[in-house]
Order: sequence, then structure tokens, then C-alpha cells
Amino acid sequence: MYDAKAMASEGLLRIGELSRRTGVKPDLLRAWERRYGLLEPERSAGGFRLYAPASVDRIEAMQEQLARGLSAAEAARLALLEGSEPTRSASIDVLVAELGDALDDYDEPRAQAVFDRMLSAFSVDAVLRDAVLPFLHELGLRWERGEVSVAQEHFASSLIRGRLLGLARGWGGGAGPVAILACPPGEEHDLGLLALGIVLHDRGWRVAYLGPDTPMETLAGAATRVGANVIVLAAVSAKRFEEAAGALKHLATRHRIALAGPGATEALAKRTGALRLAGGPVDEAERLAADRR
Amino acid sequence: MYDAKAMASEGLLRIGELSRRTGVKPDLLRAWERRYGLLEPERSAGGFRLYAPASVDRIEAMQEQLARGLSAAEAARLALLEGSEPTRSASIDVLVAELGDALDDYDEPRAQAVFDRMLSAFSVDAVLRDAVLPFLHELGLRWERGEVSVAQEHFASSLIRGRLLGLARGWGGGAGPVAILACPPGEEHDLGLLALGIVLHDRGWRVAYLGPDTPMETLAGAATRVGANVIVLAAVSAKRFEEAAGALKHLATRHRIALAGPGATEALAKRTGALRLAGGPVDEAERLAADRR
Amino acid sequence: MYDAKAMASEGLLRIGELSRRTGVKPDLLRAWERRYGLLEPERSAGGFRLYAPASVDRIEAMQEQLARGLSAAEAARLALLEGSEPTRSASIDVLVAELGDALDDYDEPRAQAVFDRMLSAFSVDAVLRDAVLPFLHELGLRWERGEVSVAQEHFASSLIRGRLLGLARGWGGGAGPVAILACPPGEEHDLGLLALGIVLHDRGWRVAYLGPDTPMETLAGAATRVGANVIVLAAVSAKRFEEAAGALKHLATRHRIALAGPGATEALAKRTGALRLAGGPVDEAERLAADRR
DNA sequence: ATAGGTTTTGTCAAGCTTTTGTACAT
DNA sequence: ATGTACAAAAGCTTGACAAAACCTAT
Repeated sequence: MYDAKAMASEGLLRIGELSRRTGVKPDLLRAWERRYGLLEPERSAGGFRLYAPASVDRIEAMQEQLARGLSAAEAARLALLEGSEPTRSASIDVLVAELGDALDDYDEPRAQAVFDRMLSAFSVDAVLRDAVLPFLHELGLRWERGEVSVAQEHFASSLIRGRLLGLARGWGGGAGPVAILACPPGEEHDLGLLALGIVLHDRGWRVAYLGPDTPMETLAGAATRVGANVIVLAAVSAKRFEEAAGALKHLATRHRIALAGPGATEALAKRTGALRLAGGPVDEAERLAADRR
Repeated sequence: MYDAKAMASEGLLRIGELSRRTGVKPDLLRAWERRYGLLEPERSAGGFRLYAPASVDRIEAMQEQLARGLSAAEAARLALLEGSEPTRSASIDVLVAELGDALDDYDEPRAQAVFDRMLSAFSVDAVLRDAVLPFLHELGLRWERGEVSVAQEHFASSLIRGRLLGLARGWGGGAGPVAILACPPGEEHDLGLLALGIVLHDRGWRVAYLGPDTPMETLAGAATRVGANVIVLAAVSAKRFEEAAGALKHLATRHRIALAGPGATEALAKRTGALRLAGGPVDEAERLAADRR
Repeated sequence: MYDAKAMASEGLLRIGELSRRTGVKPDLLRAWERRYGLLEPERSAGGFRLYAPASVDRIEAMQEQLARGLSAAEAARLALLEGSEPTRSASIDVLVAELGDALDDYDEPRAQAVFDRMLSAFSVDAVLRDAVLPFLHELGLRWERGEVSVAQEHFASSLIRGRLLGLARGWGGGAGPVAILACPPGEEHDLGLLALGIVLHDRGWRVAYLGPDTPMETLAGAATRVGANVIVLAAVSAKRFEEAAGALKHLATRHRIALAGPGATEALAKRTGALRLAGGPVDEAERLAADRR
């Protein structure tokens, strides 16, 4: 459930209540603690034992082993082993895995906490390149394999979008070159584009973000209005670009265009006169930023 | 003249009559006046108290609070307060206008700054109800009239979404009842739903947000998984709900459903057995929060 | 204030009524307050407890936990957590106050959480200008008045420095103009300078941060090497600038110098040929960024 | 498992103050 | 009508107490 597992602060039990919940008499609980270190409860100011709710699990594991006929010492050893949690060496891979778990469980606070930890330990670039984008990619694959529900996918996207937009705050400011970011009509996947914008701003660019499903006709006006140095369009599906190819070609006569995402093929770029950003958002943003015009 | 006097005293009650109408003894009425300033009656030439008929209402309000168990002092304070609505600060309108200007100009930092000022000067509820939502509504109208380009509309939406998602951080946490928020298939406008979720969380609820264009089939699973107390669906167009009516009806047999947004018609709610949230996101969130189950 | 709102709308309860509504005897309510701080009611002029209606919820939460078998102390802890957990969106003033409380209590996790909340709801500019810098200023005043210990001041400073350094990560990158930031010899207060650097970077500048107590001789070399567009020096005390006046004057012949902080007097700026940044770090960074050279 | 001591927590009492409805003299 | 008075009801603080729950050690 949502709350039971949520927090370490979910409510500490005194020995009586633990006894009631497990059916093991307090004296015996103390004996197991003394003899096998089965539990190491906190203590109240006055010395009372205070057990975490998870202790119930360990006691039950102990009971199960006993029921199988093991000796108490042996049972305790196994029960201890079962719950042993490796302390987190916060490599980013581990954090990505934890992020995935949290999102699969619709556990928003935990997912946010993982994000916080990632951002406090790694640079924004690294978090985007090595955590967020791979995670999204993996999420897509799992979705195709039917391993995640649409609800889970939506939940994850929405949370990640919130964090990326948070990182993006203020990205229209400064004095650097200006980029307009948008997805072509019909294209709704904009998270990669968001990541690209964040990195671009980190490299000194200003960003005007129009987001998913943006009609081509409106781009020229916006580009002129903000004095854009480049218009970046991103799509997962090449079809979106194809459908907009005519408008693209026309737009490219007046503005510098870059196409990004899996849908941006070399052929299309050549045909429309646009620059193709074939790599990941972070790398391509960096490349784009490097040869500013 | 007789007339003048009659007009002046017309409808005015003396203390005996007021007492008779309210059942409060004259002595006590005087005590309430002396101690709490509950009433400030006119005086006749001879010094008699002359009460306006509305005084009866105030006395009754006082009695009602007393019946609820409040102290006399508290009851009087509330009875006095009743009717003196706090004047809505006009300055938020100015800020809304400035927000509009900034967004029209693609001026992201300025728009963010306006948001900052709004949030530091007003409650989140007020910012949502009196600034963000009216602005979005106005934006929609201007778009229909062709006064804003799609690019401007996208830019504004994306920025506002970022702010709302920022306010939403942590909304899955806490210990209150749980709501699932989503838009039916085909519906992309989720900003109102976001606002609703924010207010809901502020009232102690936990929120799992699935966002726009969510297939109905996936909702039941998610609802069960998080132990949802209610599923809120929002759509601007009634058509989206109609298309999902069958699934809605079925879902409503197992979960509590609420329909929000302009597309949520009374007829549809009745037909599917869902609750209809006909008002604005802030008010309806409050209403929903009030009768938590 | 928060209670103003609650008071206005709801009506405060005396202990008897609260007891009646919850079924908990007044004596016990007082005991819970005394022992666990479960409630902190307002007081009437004469000293009677006046409870907000929401208190009923908290009492009920307490009762629920008790029914689950938890000790009173634990139950109270959870009931308190639950009430405070719906991280209510709060204005920045409230958050600053909470930050102060957390830091005074050496409560690092809570302080970090407050920071997170501020950053999720407000822009970096706003957090620096309206929260961090006022807080530091206030902290200085309280320290002068002996209201905070040196330990508290250190704890607060170092935590804030950590957060600012977090925000500053990666600020040497990009392609914008370059600023060197340093404090003159003897000057240790660099938090304002850090804030200035953060805003500067947000405006597209690259920042080389040399920090407190930097010998003047090293500046020229560094400035030449990184091609600095400006050198910003900050000091709280004018004395530090005075002592370095000679070097400053010389430096200003070859580089653009800006003096910031309370120690940056107009006279000194004139005498040394430096630009004076008289305002707060955020505003001045913006000004500086605007007239880049 | 028992014994002997400690902590926790609900309850109560004593003595005093505040609040509030009612009464009464002017 | 006014001003004052009064007493019942409700509350406050301090301090204490005892049953229940828990501790350690034997």
C-alpha cells in the first residue's frame, strides 16, 4: 500500500504492540534480541524499546523458519539475512533503478526525493544524460512490451516533465543567442526537447519553448518576434516531419532549422535544408551551443 | 412632522420586539451590545434603542454559533464578521495584465517574476482562482478571436504548466485520502485539472496525476493500486466524455468518479453515475475535499 | 498571517467544545498539549485556550493511532506529522520563517526541505532576493543582538553556502562574458557574492569564483588568463576595500572593476575608478548582465 | 519466569481566574 | 436605559497519583 511502506516515520511500536501483532510474547522478543540480535529497536527517552513497523516482517520470518523446524539461532540468522538492505552507494544507475521503482508504485514523494538526490550528487547534464533520458527510453521499451500500464507511463512523464520544467525556469533570460523549441504537428513527446533546452540554457542560450504539437505556420512569426538564432524541432516519429516537410523547407529559407529526435532522418534534413541533430539531447545541445551564430 | 419621524422609525424595532422575535432577553441583548458590540442600534429621541430589521439576522447568527458550542465572544465575532467579505485585492488584476503582456512578448523571465510576485503576495488558492484560471480562459477567448498566435498560446501554456507542476511537487505525500486525476482520451487541456489537484493537496489530499489523454482502461488498475478515494476526470469538450461514456459508467460501478471542466454536463453525470463538478477548479476542489470519504 | 484567515472564516473552539466534539476529556487534551505539543491553541485575553476547528482532525488522527495500538507519544508524533505533512503551499515569507526555525534548531533535513519547497514554487532570483538574502541580513542583526549563538550562525551559513554552491554548479561553462568574483583580503563574507554569481550565470555569464580573502595580486593574472569582462569584489566592511585601495586603483587601469556589498562606498568607487554596485546582489547582477561589454 | 524498579499516561484535586447570563438599584 | 454586581459555569496551572506497560537482572 501507499502509506505502510512510505516512511520510516510511519509509527514506532512498543514491545507490547509488536507482541500483539506477531503473537510473540515480549519476554521472548527481548530474548531474541539479546541472544541473536534479531532486532535493534530504537529507545524512548526513558529506555522503552521502539520498533519500526517493518520489525513485524522480520519476526514473522523468524517464526516461519522456526515452524520449519530450524533452531532459534538458525532461524534468526536467516531472518536477519532476508531483510538485509545494502546501503546505497549512490551511483547514478542505482538511483535510476530506484526512480523507476518509485514511479511504478505511483510513489511521488519518493520519486521526487530520488530526483533531489540525483541533482545534489550530479550535474544537471549528467542527470539528464545518464538518468532521465535513459529512463525515458527504457520506459518506452517497457511500455511496448506491455510491462508498464499507460497510467504508469503517464504518471512518470508528468512527474518528470514537472522536474524538467522546474530546471528550465528562467531559461528565457540572459543575453545569449535565442533558440525556439517545438515539436511538429501531431508530435506529443517533448521531454527530450525539454532536456535539450535546459542544456542549451546552461550554455548561455535563451530558450523560447513552444512544446508539443505546434503548427508550422506559427513558427515563423515567433522566430522573428524573438529574434531566434535557431529553431529546433523534435519528433519521435519521422512521419511527423514528413507531413510537415513542405513547411519545413519553406521555413528553412528564412531561418536556421535543426531537427532532433529519432524522427529526424538524414534524408529529410538534406531535403529540407535543415541541420540534423542525430545524437542525444545533451550532446546535441552542447554541439549546437558550441557553433553559435 | 409626523412623516419624517414615521419614516425614520419605520420598520425599526425596539428592544422588546427584537427580544420577542429572537427569543433573547433584553438584558442579554444589551450585554451583547456592551461586551461585543454585536449591535449598534439607532436611538430614539428619548434614548430607546431602535434596531434595524436586519438585526434579527445577526442575532440569529449569534445564536446559531452558540448552539454549535462556541463561546459568546467567538460567536459574536463570527456574527459580526458575517457579511463583511474581505474585499478582493484589485492588484492581482494588474499582475494578471502584466503576466499577459510578458507572455505575449515571449518574455519568460518577466513572466516568471510576475508569478513570483503573485505567489508572494497572495495565497496559492487566490493566484489560481483569480489569476491563472481567468488568464487561461481569457487566453482561450483571444485565441478564438485570432488575437494570439498558436505559438504564443503554446508558450504561455508551457510556462504556466511549469509553474503549476512546481507547486504540485510533493502532492503525492501525506496521509489524506487519495485522488487520481486524468483527462479522458483525446483531451489535452489539463491545466485546470492541475489547479484542482494543487488545491486538493493543499486540503490534505494525496494526488496521483496521470494528465492528458489517458485511456479509460488504465484507470481502474491505477485506482486500485493507489487505493484511490476518487477519480477526477476533466475535459473541455463534452465530446471526449461522450466517447468514453461506456467505460465511465463501468468504472463508476467500482470507483467514485467526478467529472470536471466545461465538458462535464449534468446529463452525462447522471447517465454515468458520476459526480459533477460544475464550478471552477479551486471551488470544486474545496467542495470535494470537504466531503472526503 | 495564517490564523487570520482561519479565524475569519471558521470560529474558534474552547476546550469544552473540542472535548465534546472529539470525546476526549479536557484534562487529557491539556495533558497531550503539555506532554507532546499535540495542539498549540491560541489564547483568549483571559488565557482560555481557543482551538481552530482543524484541531478536531488532529485529535481524531491521534485517536486513530492510539486505536492501532501505538503509544500516546508515538500517536502524537504521527498526528503532528500528518497535519504538517500536506506541504501546504505557503508564501515565501512563511517559508523564510520556517527556514529560520529549522536552522535555529540545527534541523538540517527540514531546512533542506524548506529550500526545496522554495525552489519548487519560486524562481531562483526570487528565492535569493526575497528569502536567502533577507534571511542572512536578519541573521546578522540577530547575531549582533546576541540572539543567536555563533554555532547557530555557523550552521546556518554553511548550510546556505552548500545550497548556493549547488545552484552554482557548472557556472564556469558556456560561452557568455566572463566575470571574476572575489572578496578582498581579510573579507570572509562571501554569500552575497555567491548569490550575485548565480544570477549572473543565469543571465548567461560564465563565472570564475575565487571566494573570500583573495590577495589582490592574484586577480590580475586570473583576469587575464580567463579573459574576464569584469572583476567583481565584495566586502561587508569598507575597511577591507580601503586597505586594498592602492591595488584596486592599479587593477582598474587594466580591467573593469565593480565593487559590491555594504563596504562599497561611492567615494571609494570614484577614487579607484571602479563601478559601484550599491543594490542587492540579485538586482546588481541583473544590471551588470544587462550592460555587458 | 520472577522480582523489583522505572517510565508512561490517564485521571484527579486544590485553589484561583475568566466568562457570561442574569439581576438590581438608580 | 445604564452601570454595577454577582454567581454559576467553564477554564487555568500545578502537582500528584496510580495503573499499565516496560525495564534489567537474577
